[in-house]
Amino acid sequence: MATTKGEIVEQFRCQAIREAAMRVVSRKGYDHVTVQDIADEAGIAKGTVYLYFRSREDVLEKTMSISFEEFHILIRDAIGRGGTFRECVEQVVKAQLHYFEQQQEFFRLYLAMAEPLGERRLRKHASYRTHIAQLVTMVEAAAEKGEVRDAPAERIAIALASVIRDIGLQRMTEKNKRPLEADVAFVRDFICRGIAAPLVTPEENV
Amino acid sequence: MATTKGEIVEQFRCQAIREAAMRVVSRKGYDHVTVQDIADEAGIAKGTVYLYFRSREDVLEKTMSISFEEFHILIRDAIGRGGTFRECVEQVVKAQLHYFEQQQEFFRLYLAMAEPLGERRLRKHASYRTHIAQLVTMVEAAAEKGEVRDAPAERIAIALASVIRDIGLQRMTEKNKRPLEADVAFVRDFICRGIAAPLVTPEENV
Amino acid sequence: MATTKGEIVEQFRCQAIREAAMRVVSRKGYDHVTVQDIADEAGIAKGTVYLYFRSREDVLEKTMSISFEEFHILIRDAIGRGGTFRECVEQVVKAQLHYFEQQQEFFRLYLAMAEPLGERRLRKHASYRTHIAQLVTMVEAAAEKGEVRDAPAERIAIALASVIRDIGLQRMTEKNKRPLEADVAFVRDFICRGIAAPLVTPEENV
Amino acid sequence: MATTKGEIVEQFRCQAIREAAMRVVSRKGYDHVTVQDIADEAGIAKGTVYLYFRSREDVLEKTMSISFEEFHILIRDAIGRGGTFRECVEQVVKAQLHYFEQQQEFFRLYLAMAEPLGERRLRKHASYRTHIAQLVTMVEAAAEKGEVRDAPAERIAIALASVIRDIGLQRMTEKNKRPLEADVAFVRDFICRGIAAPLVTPEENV
DNA sequence: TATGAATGAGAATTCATTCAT
DNA sequence: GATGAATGAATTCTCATTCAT
Repeated sequence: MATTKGEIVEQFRCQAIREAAMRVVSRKGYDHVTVQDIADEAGIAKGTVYLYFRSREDVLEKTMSISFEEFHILIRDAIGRGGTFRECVEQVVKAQLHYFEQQQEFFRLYLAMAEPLGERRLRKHASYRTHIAQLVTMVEAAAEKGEVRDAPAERIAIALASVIRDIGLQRMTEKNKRPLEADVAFVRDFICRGIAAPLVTPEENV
Repeated sequence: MATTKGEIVEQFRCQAIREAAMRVVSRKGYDHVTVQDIADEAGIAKGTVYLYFRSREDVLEKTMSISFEEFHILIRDAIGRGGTFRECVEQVVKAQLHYFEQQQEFFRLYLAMAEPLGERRLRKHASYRTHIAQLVTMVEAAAEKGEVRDAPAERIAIALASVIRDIGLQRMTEKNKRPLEADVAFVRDFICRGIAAPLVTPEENV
Repeated sequence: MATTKGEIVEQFRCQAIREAAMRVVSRKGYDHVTVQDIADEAGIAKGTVYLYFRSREDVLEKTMSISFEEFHILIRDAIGRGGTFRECVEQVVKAQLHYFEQQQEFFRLYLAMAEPLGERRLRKHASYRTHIAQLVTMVEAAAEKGEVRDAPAERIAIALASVIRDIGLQRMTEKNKRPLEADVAFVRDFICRGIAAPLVTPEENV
Repeated sequence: MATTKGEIVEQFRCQAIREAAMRVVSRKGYDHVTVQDIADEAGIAKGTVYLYFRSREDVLEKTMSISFEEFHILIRDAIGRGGTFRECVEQVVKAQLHYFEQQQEFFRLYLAMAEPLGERRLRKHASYRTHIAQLVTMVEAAAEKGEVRDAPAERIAIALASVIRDIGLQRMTEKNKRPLEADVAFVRDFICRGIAAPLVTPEENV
């Protein structure tokens, strides 16, 4: 609408800086990234960063929230693909572990997000809560269909997210990686056999 | 025995500094703690810190490893109390969530441990790995008794630790806390129904 | 040629900082100069020093070696002007005492060079050794021509340098300075009558 | 007279501390010696140093001046032994080089003394001037006897001291030391052939 | 707009000096 | 007297932020 050419250029710049920020955060860690690092990675001057962002914190904050948007869409799609709760969980787990594998930078950002310390937490929490909210929605939908045993949906969502994250982290640290499918199946089963609705025989969970 | 009065005082001071460090780490995060913070919190001068520790890193490292030792003993005892795997898990979950509740500072330290970036990770990893190793032992013992379904013990341990941690974190952020027992039961069931050996009916999981 | 404007400015800044460093070293002594001192003297901020030099040591090291380069050229030229050994010595003595007079800061730096303690010595030694080496060359050339009596050239060079230095130092501390020529003659004669080849009568030494 | 037992003990302590200071100064250099170093070397507590000296500077200052007293006596005796100027010079050179060899700690102190920088210079100068004054006396005595050619006695004394010092320093840095006698002869000849009264033939200087 | 030089607040560490025991 | 723990000023170096070009 009112998008002038200047604004488009501005958006483009912002994105380039955020992408650079994501890469350096993933390499050096949130706390150890300097504005110079970001500028170098983006191929611009340090001062230029301040034309598009108010401060170092502003860059990192926006980098994280915008990166998370893409992630949220991915998860929303995985959930939206439908199927049984078990299939749904599998899709979510697979989408996440795969995305983590592909976008290690983002994964490190995601991990940093979970850090609950200091004021930083406040900033990060919004995106993280959104992520949990998505999972809560999924759990509640399954609960309505009787596919999930009775337990607070948020607790389940948190447990789910936490297992995926830490298995993802473990995968990242391993040299000889297990096949992605093996871990997807492990996480899916770990989650489902615990929170699935009552079963007559466990065999039907294959 | 051979402990002179001076050594006792020294131990006492060290402990006071470590406790102060734990509090400030829990408030500001590992990376943002300054030596001045620690000194202020301990009610001593900055230079005094250096009478008892070689460097800022030394304080933080020792703070973490000694706190973890206490924690490891707690978990070892919970595991050692025996019983079925289910009972064992319950004891571990209860011990952890209770300890986290009591020692919120330690809990934040424990959380910081999972941060995967930078060299810090290497330092922290030792304690974290020890913790995981304890859980692996527990899982393997249960596996031998056929109480755990077939899956890599380390994956199970990681999943277990991750769920306990994040539920603990969630509890910490909630204003109106749920009863500890409710969350202990939730986590226990979340874990056991997933990794327990095949069951005929879910009712027996009461 | 390929010197960009930025490089010229950089060179200029570096030189200004080195000159400031030289002045403060001459006032406070090598070990007592702080980065703040240098910055204040140069009329810049402390942090600016670090834009042009890696560390405090880097500033001081470069200050000394570059100052010495100029000095070495001066001495080389004095030696190269040729003539008898006696004339040659006179030229060297005169060049040094004059330079010391003009560049008191450098002279103090030169004096600091002789300090024989600690690791600093290693750093300084290179320039000092070069200076001695120049004199050795001069002495050896004269020795070949039979103008110098038989003695280790290095010993002679050291003795020569040491007399020039300390007479220069003495001149610096005196309020009513003797004429430069008087001291040049004194040093020249002190040196030559001792190491010159045998003379029949001293009168020929006018 | 009024020397109480307490005062004797005090003198003893002071001396022990000064001796310790001399050793550490010789190892680490004047500027790098800490009060703790001195206390450790003396086998006493840091605070004890302050019972006998006002400050770190006070220790070092007194250490230097008292060490010099011994040195002054040595030189006075060498001069007092009489003989021709040439013999006298030889005795002084020999005494100094020998003493430097034996008391490397003192030698390093002596070297530090010549450092002309900063306020430290003021403190050190007194002892150094005394040393020069001794040599001036010697030169003047010889001048009266016509053994020295016409030149300012102080200039001669300075030149003399400087050559001895730097040859001593050179000896200290050499691995395979030349015989002491060789350097004594070199310095003696370097000095005498230059400042000796007119000679008919140089051969008589053997 | 873009730059990057300059700034200076802040962090870790050392050490002379004090003072309670 | 003797001790050595405690102090905090001083020092080096880093980096977010500003601003003249």
